Parts: sequence; C-alpha cells; structure tokens
Amino acid sequence: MKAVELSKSYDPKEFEDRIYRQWVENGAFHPDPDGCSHFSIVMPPPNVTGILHMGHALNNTLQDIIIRYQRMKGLKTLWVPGTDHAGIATQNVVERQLAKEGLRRQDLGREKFLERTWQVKDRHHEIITSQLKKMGCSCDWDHERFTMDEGLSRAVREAFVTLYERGLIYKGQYLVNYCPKCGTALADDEVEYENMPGKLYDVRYPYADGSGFITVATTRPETMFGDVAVAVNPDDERYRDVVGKELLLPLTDRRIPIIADSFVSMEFGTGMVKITPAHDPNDWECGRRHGLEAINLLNADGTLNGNVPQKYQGMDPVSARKLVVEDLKDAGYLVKETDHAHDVGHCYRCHTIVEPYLSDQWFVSMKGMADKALKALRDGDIVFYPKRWENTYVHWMENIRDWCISRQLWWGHRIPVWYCRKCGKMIVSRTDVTECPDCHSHDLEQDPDVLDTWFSSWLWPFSTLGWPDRTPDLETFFPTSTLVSAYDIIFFWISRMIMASEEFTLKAPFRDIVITGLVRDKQGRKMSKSLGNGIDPIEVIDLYGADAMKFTLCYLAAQGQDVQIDMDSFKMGSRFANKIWNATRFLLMNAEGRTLVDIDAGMLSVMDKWIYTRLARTIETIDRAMAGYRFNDAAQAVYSFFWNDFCDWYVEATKQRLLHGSDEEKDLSISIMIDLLSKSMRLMHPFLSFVTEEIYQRLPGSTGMLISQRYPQVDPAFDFPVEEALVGSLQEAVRIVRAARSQLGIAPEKRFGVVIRPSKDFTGTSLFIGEKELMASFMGASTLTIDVDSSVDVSQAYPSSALGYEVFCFVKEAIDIDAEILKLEGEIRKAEKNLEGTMRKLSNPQFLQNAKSEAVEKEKGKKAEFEEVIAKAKDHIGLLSRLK
RNA sequence: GGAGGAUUAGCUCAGCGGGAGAGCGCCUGCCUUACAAGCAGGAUGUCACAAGUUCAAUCCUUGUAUCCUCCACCA
Repeated sequence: MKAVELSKSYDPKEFEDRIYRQWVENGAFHPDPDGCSHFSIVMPPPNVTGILHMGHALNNTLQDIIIRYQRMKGLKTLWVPGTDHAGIATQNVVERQLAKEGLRRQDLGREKFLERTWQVKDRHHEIITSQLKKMGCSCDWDHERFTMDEGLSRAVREAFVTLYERGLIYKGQYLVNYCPKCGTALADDEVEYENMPGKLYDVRYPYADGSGFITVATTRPETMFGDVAVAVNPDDERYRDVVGKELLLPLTDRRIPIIADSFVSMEFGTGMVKITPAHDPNDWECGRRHGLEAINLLNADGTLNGNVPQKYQGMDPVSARKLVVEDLKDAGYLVKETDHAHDVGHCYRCHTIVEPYLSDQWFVSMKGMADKALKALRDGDIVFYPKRWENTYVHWMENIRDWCISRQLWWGHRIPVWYCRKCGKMIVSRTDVTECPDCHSHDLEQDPDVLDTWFSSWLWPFSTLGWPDRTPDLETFFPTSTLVSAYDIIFFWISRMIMASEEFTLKAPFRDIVITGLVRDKQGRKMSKSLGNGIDPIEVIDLYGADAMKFTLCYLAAQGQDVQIDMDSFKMGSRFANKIWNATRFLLMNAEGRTLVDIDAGMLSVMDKWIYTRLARTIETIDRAMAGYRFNDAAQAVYSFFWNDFCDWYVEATKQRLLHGSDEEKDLSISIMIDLLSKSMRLMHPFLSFVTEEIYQRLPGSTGMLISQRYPQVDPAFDFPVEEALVGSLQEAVRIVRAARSQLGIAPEKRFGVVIRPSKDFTGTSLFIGEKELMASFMGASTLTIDVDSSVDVSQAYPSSALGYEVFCFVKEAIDIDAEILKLEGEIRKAEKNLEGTMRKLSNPQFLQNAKSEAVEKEKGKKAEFEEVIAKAKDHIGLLSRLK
C-alpha cells in the first residue's frame, strides 16, 4: 500500500477553506433524506449591524458540535442559518454614516434611506456569512433566511393580523419609554437602568387660598409644568386635613388639587408627591385612577414643547432643569436640594437617557400568551440547560406587561395598517390595501411606524421553515430540537419565541434550551467595542485555525458559565490539533508499503485490548456529556483519550512492533492503528471538524467524507475491562521506575536491572511476564526479572511498592540511604494515619449498618492496602539499613 | 427590595456525598528517527468563613463575608 504523506507541520490554512468548499459542494450540510428521525436547530440570527464577535463564535461552535454529532448519529439534521435586520441598531449605523456627511435621514427621504440601509445590510451580511464559513459552521445555506426577506415579511403580517383579529393587538395613547436620539418608542426591556448621581429637590407649592404652602420632593423639577395634582398617602396623619385643598403651581398660575393615593410612601421625602402623568409611569397610573388629565411637555425630539412657559420651550430636559431650579430658588420656592443617587433609564442601543413619553403606539396583549408559555414549561415541553434559568423565565412570564411594538423608525416591517384619509377608517390587512372598503376612496395612507425587530424574530423557529404555509420543511423540522443562546436575550427573544410558537402553532418551538455563558476577557469584563477588549474570531482563526478556536471554546464552556479568555487561551486547542496531525503523520509514514488486514478480536494483544476498551469508555463519556449538553466534559474526554491514552501509551507501546517487528506483525499493527485512528477521527470530528476531515480522507480504507460517517459506538466484542485494569497495573510499575530514575538523578541513557516481585494473589503476573520486554523498554531497564518466589537477592536494590507487587531497581550507587529511609518513614506515617481513619469507620457499627455495601467493601480494601503499604515500607527500611 | 451566579494549585477554570483534578505557568532531566506546539518526572491546595444534617461533607441545609449578573423600584 502506498501511503499519502502529510505535510511536515500542521497548517490549518492549507486545508480549512478547501475542506469547507468540499462539504458545501457535496451537499454535506443538507438533511440526510434517509435519516431516521429529525434533529433541527435554528441559528440565533446575528444582527446585520456588525461582524461576529467571540460570543457568536462560542454560540455557533456549540451549535455546530451538536449538529455534527447528531448528523453522525444518523439523524436527519437541519441547521438553519440567517441574519436579523435589527431595526434600531442598523438604522443607527446608517444615521451615523449620514451624520458624517452632515445629513439626516429626513434629507434623503424614506425610500433613499432604505436603499442605503439595504446596502449596509448586504455588506454586513456578506461578512457575517463568510465568518460563519471560516468557523466551519455546518449550517444548510440553502435554508438561509433574513428577517426582512419576502417569506418572513409575510409571516410578520400574518402574525400581526392574526393577533389583531384575536383582539390581542391594540393601539392607543400610552406612556411609553422613548429615546429622543433614536426618535422612537422602546419596549420596557429595551431600557437599561444605570445608577447616577442626582439631586432631590424640596419645592414649596403654595395653597391657592394663600393660607401657606406644602412641600413636595422631586428629582425632576422641570416636569412640574405637567403636574396635575399633589398626592399624599390616605393613611398619613400629617396631611389628612389638606386632601382636597387646591394649590397654585409655582412659575405658572395653574391650580391643582391635593389627592390621596396609597401608592405614596409616607417615609420618602416629605410624603407629598407631585403627580405628572405624562412623564412618570407611577404618576400615569395614579392619574388614571383619579381621572386626571395628562399634560405632555415633550416634542418628539425630546425638547420641551408649548405646554411649558415660553422661556423653557425648545430646551432639553437637563438644561431646563437647571434653569427651573434657578427660577424656583429666585422666587423662594426651593427649600433645599440633597444629593440623591437614583437609577436612570438609558436606551439599550444609543445609551441616551430615555424619557417617558405620551404617544400613540401599538401594543400586544401578553398575559394570555404568557400563561401558555408557562404551561409549556410546566408540562415539560421545554427544558432549560442549566435548569436554574427556569426561575428567571417563570418570574418574567408571571410579571409580564403588554408589549409596545411600534417604532418610529424607517428600517423594519411597516405596520400592516392603512387609514382612509377620506372617512378615517382603519384597515388591518395581510395584503397591501389600495381602496377603502367603506367609502372606496383610494386616498389611503399606511401607518408610518415599523414593528419592533423582535416582532419578526419571535417567529424565527417556524417562519424560517415556511410558516404560515404548511411546508414539508415545517412538517419535518418543526418543532426544532435545541436552541443555543446566551442568557442576555432570554427575555427579548427566547421567551417571546415560546409565546409566539404556542400562539400560532400550538407547539413549543424547541425542546431543549441551552443557555451559554458570556465570553469575557481575562479581567472578567464583558467583551465590547467601547472597551476595545474584544477578540476577533477571524484573528484567532488566522493565527491558530478554526479547529483550535472551536476546541478551546468547547473545552472551556462549562454549562452556563461565563468563559474568560485571551488570545493565548487558544494555544490549547492549537497544540491539540497539532498533536493529532503529528500522530497521524507518524502512522502514515509507517503505513508505507504495508498490507492492511481485517481485524478481529482474536488477534489483539493486551495493549490493543486496553486501547479499544479506553475508546469504548470514551464513547460512553461523550454520549453522556452530549445528552446533557456538557460540552467541556466531552472535549476533555476526547483530549485525554487521544493524547494521554492513544499517543502517550498506546503508540509508544506499539512502536517496537511497528518499527522492528516481522512483516506480519507490522501489517497487523498498522492495521489496528489505522482502525483506531479512523475511529478517533470520527470521535473527534464534531469538536475539531477540519483537521479530522483532512486526515480521515487520507487514511487508507476511507471512503467518502468524514462528516457523513457514523459516530463510533461501543462494540461489545472490543470491550475488555479485565485487560484494561491489568494494563493499569503495568503502567503503574513503569511510572514507579521512571520516578525512581528521575528522583535518584539517574541519567536517561543509564540502564539498570529491575526486579518485580508480585505478591501471591496478584492477578497481573502472567501479563507482566508476557509484556516484560515492553515494560523494560518503557522503564529504560537493561534487564527485567519478574519473580514471584523471590529467588533473586534484592538486598542491594532500591525498593518501591505498589498494590500487588514490589519493584526493585539495582542502582545502589545512586541511593541516598538516609534520605530514602526518611521518605519511607513519612510514607508509613501517612499510611498509618489513613489506616486509622479507615479503622474508625470499620469499627463504627453505624457505618457498617448505613453505608452502601460498596462503600464498606471499599473501606475494607483500603484497610488491606494501607497495611500492605506499611508492611512493605518497613521491610524496605530494613533492606536500606543493611545497605549502609 | 427580590432572584441567580461565583469563591477549589501562582493564573483560568472543571468536579459536587465515600481517598482533591485539567490547561497554562513553575522546577528538574531529556532535541529518545510523529510532534521541543514535544517526552519523562516533580512541587504547590485550612476546596472563602461558621454552624447544622449524615456513619461519611469541597459537594446537601442555614447563616456570614467578598465579588459579579439580572429583575423590580419611592417622587
């Protein structure tokens, strides 16, 4: 057989792109039509505002691992990729560009602005998909979607109109969170609160009848022009008599009443609150309870409007506050100001201070949907990994508020509502409307607002599969199997997808919800553009390769925990990929000219049996880990199997046979190794996709692509637990001699005699005798004698002990006898202490009664073990003393 | 004000009822014809603190401390 040679050093650049192209060209990412059952994932669509960061890399790495694993398990797998139009965020990007040219979006007009935004979308989309490909994501590109493509736009309209028809969408004037910079309403959860220093102002409001004044406390004196009352707690003894009296609002001459409402805290401030319904959510509620008017003070750009005195008009609230405070002070109304830190809402996109703003908006009524979503969890239709996120989910669902879905933006799905300019009729429609059904006028105007981005992404798991049509894809792949997402969008996205799915399809959108941690830098800070501490996945790939990145992330991704990394972290994965490469290179070198033979269990040596058994245990570990989405456990299992078991022990043990054996031995040996290597490639493929594919295709006997091969399963004919344990003893003996050599400072090239003296009941004696040469070579021993009956005189040797046997090294000249005796005495003390603990347990009747029988047996075993250690150590001290 | 997470080797983190682990770093010795991105050996831990449950606690319960998230919010 002519073996293919691997290039001398591992260079992922040489093959990663080529392999990816090959996968795509061969349709390897398409669902296997013959797959037994389906397995599907929809990718959380990245925003087209930017490029992918490490969080995306982690997220998509884990999805790719799951998908590749399930695909190799023989399932019909589909991974749907796509991108999100990200309304506010993308519009902001374009507006920033325009600002650099000194333009506003209004200067371009809606149509031109959208054209430009589509260009930005296209550019970022291009980058994002190329990044996903570089990472090796095995998503089905034929299924790629965009939240504003034609099909998804239709789904959005369908959802909107259906909800409207069910009475779950309504329009009205409400107090909403409003970002003056973005010029749009925001949903409650799009507001981020930040603690900021501020002042609490005590302001006098005089009675209208001139009989004195009361004092209110406020952090926002500039909103006083919108005050419609002052409220006190009805149980507040201090103010019982003043309820119902009228006040004169300072700086104006408006009269407002004092009312009683139990939301007012008696402890805070003066116990008197100014009620400004148009500018505070609590006041809004209070105003509604008392039938009070709401006076809006703001323009759409966040400046003060005509409802405030002339001199403040057009100012922004912060500057107006200063001036109002000055004026109050001058007029003698300001009693005092105290420092008062409080949380101020900011826009999650542009970080401007958000104002409560009274405006006409569209809302979705959420309560009923939340109940269904809660039921889905209770019924076990959805399961969170890790489980603790269920609390967060339940808490949010139980406290849900109606969702403001209209945005005063241009980029997004236009609200499918038309108004007749002639008769004023409102038409909600799935299709574009050109004629009023009532008055037949053609003078119609579509609602200028667009929908919240999340109103399209909450449909993602089924809209991407063809909903509202009952497509074959929808029939086959919905509900999807698993969702992988970071915890920061549980509310925005995950919860809402569950609600939408239950509402529109009567099913949960996915069963398993895998919540990943966030990627942080080594200082534990979230990676962000503003901090400049982000790591670019592409830079990692350029430096170390996609496999190195993927494997490292997987290895570090303990379920739900944040991962802290820097550029150097990826060396770990890189070294591992390099190790795989070189091990393969060695085997292929030795495959040159050999004839591969079929392997059956009868041909196996004890080391062969051992490594096959290690493989079986590793497969089990990975299956268990993957079933529970414990990716780090799976990564650890493949790492230690391949590196520690396969390379360090098995390949080393087999080298003699491979390099110096007979032709038959060489043929058999290389055949087994190629088989193991091939299985290892399958085993590792989900975690290191490129390098395993590249290697697999060069292995003799390989057919097709690795990506489409079956995942290894435990083969009972190649599972030898007894031999596995015996080789464990053999390894221990080797370690003892190596350690003795190292600790006694004996040069590597120095060879010496070793005697192993097994105890009578040791089960490994015949194995040791059979593998004498192998052990001697591992130990660097010149001779190895294994002698149960102790006919060899060991009085001149350096003694060590293990469970079941003793090891004697003939290196008398190197021994520091006194130091060794001290060491042995230490060992005895330690063993005696351990023995004491064990004896305490064994003499405790409660332990014998209550503990599991395995625990008792183990304890008995330990007793014998400690006794053996002590006896041998004492014996060895005797031997060493005689050496003096 | 609620909820959750973290606290284990110098660093980053696994483990989570029955004798403390990994990677990196460090020390010692080796370029042993796959790999110096390597091989062999080694050192390092009151498993945050305090009580409790248990025959047995790094692991379960409660409390404390420090750090970090999220949610709610009294002007």
